[in-house]
Amino acid sequence: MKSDLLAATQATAPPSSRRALIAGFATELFHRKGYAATSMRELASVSGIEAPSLYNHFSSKETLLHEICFGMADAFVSTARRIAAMDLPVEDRLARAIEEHLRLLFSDREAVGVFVNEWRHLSEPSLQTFKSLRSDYEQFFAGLFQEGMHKGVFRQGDPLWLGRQLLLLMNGSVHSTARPDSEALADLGRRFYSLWMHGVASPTTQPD
Amino acid sequence: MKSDLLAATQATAPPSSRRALIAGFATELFHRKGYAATSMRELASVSGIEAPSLYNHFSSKETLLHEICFGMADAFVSTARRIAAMDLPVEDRLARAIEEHLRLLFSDREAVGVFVNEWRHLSEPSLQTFKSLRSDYEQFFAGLFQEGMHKGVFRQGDPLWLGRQLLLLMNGSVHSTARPDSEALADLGRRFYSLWMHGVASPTTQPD
DNA sequence: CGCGAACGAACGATCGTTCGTATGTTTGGG
DNA sequence: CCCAAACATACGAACGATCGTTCGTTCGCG
Repeated sequence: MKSDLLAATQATAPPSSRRALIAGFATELFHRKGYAATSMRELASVSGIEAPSLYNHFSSKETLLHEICFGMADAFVSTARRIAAMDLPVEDRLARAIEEHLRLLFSDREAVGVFVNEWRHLSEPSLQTFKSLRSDYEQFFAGLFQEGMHKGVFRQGDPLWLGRQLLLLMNGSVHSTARPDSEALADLGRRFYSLWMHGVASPTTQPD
Repeated sequence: MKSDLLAATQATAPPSSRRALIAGFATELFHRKGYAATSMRELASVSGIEAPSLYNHFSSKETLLHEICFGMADAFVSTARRIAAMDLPVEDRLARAIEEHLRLLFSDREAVGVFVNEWRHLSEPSLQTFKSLRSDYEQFFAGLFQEGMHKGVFRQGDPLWLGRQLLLLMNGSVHSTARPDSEALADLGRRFYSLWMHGVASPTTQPD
């Protein structure tokens, strides 16, 4: 009845599927307000829809979170696998890993925010799977550091600790860095690489 | 009635006030499950109390969050002020700032977790005040970097960006580092300082 | 004609919070 | 020194709001 107009104008309008649009709105809300503080009715409202209609596209609220978190996680680990298979010096693979991580990070900052901060609201068994993927990715960076230490390119240290710290640093940089174009992004990657490799001390300063 | 026994055993028992105990439980819950996902009934349950009784100690749920967040924030900025007033070379003040920040960080990891992740659930005007305190603290670190650059101790760069990155790194390290005793903590401080000053590259490696 | 997608109504659960009340403790005046 | 009034703190009941979700239905499109 009263929905005739909406159905006529909206149900056919979006060339990009409504499902994908809703996922995008959910990403924005989960990022800005947090998963627990976002209601399905609010998501429905910004989607231009009523709450029950959401369930024609997603079977539950958690399904939305699941798709966002695992979408990012899969992207990260597949990138890691690609780089690990490259025939490059270890420090170049590190530089490449930083650059690609940053590229993914800034390709969808909101999804990354959800990926980083809201994954804990997943329930089992997804939660275990997610943690496992995360661990794989950390191990990839740890492996780079370990190899570099072995070859004398890096100082000795705890490779897993270093890997986690580097990821922490890059992930957090999403909040404190303006959206870069592709050139600025490559530059940001070099900044990170340089900071990580040589620190902030002036080159004339003697290491301890 | 049925509360005779409880009142006799508990109301007089705690030398540490029940109010402080509740704040501690709230810190643990807000840290582990998030502010929005923690209910007053659950907090009451772990406090050994019924939900309405919480309101004899705190006037609202947000009051709890407020006390936790501003308790940490005040500790951080007062420490910063103390260090800024010291008559030390800038790189030593940086080392000291790192050490003191880590000390505070590990003095109450759960409160820090809330401070870092849950502050956005504060409502105005507390939210503005909180952000302002946070900004002061970031500016303190930025000032150290700026001064160091000016004196030629540090490489050139964006001081505010560097300050935020360093804070990010240390705050995140709470999750990925085992609880250190006071000796291990000083050591962790040196690790951070060294990583930040000289990076991971082997000393024989040439900077770009 | 059937199917995907929208709707309004409504479910039971849980949310933060308020209220009136009971009870133990503290305290001050006779 | 004792008793009563005031206070602090606990309780059960319950409020209105909102939560995620289900249901039966409608309706346009292929």
